[in-house]
Amino acid sequence: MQVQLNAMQTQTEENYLKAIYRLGQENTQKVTPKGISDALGNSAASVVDMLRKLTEKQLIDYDKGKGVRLTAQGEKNAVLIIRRHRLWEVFLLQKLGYEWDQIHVIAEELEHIKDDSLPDRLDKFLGFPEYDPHGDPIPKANGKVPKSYSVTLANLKEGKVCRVAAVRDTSSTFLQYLLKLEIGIGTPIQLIEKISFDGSLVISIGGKDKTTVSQKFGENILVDA
Amino acid sequence: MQVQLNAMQTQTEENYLKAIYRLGQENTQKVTPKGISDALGNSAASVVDMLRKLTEKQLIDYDKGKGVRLTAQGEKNAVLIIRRHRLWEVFLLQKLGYEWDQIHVIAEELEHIKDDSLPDRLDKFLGFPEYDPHGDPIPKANGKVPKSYSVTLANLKEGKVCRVAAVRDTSSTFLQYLLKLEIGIGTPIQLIEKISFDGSLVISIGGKDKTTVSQKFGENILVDA
DNA sequence: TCATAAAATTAGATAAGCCTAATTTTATAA
DNA sequence: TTATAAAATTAGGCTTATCTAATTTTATGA
Repeated sequence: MQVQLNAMQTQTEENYLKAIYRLGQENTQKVTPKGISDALGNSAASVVDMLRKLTEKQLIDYDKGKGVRLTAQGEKNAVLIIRRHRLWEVFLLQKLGYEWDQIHVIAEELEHIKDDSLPDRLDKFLGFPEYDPHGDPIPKANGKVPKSYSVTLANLKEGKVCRVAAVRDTSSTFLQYLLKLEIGIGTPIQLIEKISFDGSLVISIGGKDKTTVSQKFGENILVDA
Repeated sequence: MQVQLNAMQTQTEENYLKAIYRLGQENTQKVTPKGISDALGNSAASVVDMLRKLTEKQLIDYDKGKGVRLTAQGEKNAVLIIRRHRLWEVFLLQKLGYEWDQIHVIAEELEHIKDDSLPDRLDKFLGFPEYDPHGDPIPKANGKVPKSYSVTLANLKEGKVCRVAAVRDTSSTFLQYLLKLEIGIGTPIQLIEKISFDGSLVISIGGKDKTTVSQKFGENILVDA
């Protein structure tokens, strides 16, 4: 049995690659089966199966010392999936008029559409957007990923003013909460006080009255500071 | 075990529904497992499995006398899949600049994207098109299907002039042949002569020199006569 | 360092969608 | 009307992606 290096990935394989890429980016911890299992909501047994498969396809390397790592090919593939996802999100919001909190789920399906020229055509049609509606940078066709924002609202010092640049959590629960608070990409926020007891943040949104949000909330807002 | 009347269909189920709908439209014969098997390229055994499943879901009725028939619900679902397919085809051609012969395959994937409001949003975004790029009518949101063209080039009497209104075959082989002959939707064609030996057609395309095409070709061109 | 908890892995099942091969049913034509 | 061909069905398997339950390995903390 030969190894099919360039074999097309299934949707499921793509979802695993994407998850591994995200986990590798977002924390400094190594990526473990448990982490993937939690991220995807699959059993650990399923994850182990898939890791074996992706290893055979040479899309990941896995040794317990370093955890799960994407190979060069695996990373390239993951980035292009994310490119497709983010381009479709722009399309859904800008062209079809969906709300912020609705687009993620639909883009999860659209990102798997298989056609070589589709992402580039869509990119052109959309006017080569730099960021998706959640503020995440859209990888280029060549696989280059523009730097994303990394300073969170919770990182700021008291008194600082900033603008919302991106959000980490893209769940509709979180995004609907933001809508309610009238926070979007570009909204100015002042961090008035950090409550040392639990990390809660007292903020002023767009110059309006004080609001208190949780530390978890603050860690999911990326700012341009 | 209860029957899940409104259970979401899988992509595969959707493809069967679509095939059964098409076969039911295009010929006066009853729809048989063999016909479906040929249409989809699956084994007869697989077809029988799926027919059982679709019957359980009350999307089809099957008795050997009448062949396979869509139930009211099955037909409604089939029509809405076709609506999605044709809307995406318009999008791919008009907005993303794909060629005539490339869009069908991609739309086969896009048609399965599951979001209730997507077809209507897309419809609106595209300006409520009446026909897809192959000249097929786009079913309305309420499930009404505008009447499609039914007179073929091969049906015409010698000497008649018509315009191409739609094509039956949407394979890229056929569409590329049309491109080569410079035939598109709206192209005027005169039927000069029918060769009685084999049904070949001598035609003039857009007023130009005579060309001879096969009967099969003529049966795949629908005209506005 | 050693007991226990957590994580990883293996073993064995399941469901969907497909297959081939065998069998049964239905058509067709001599 | 009966032999044969075609179509339909059944039986049994395969693959992918999932699961639970059992086992093994690795960490962790007393």
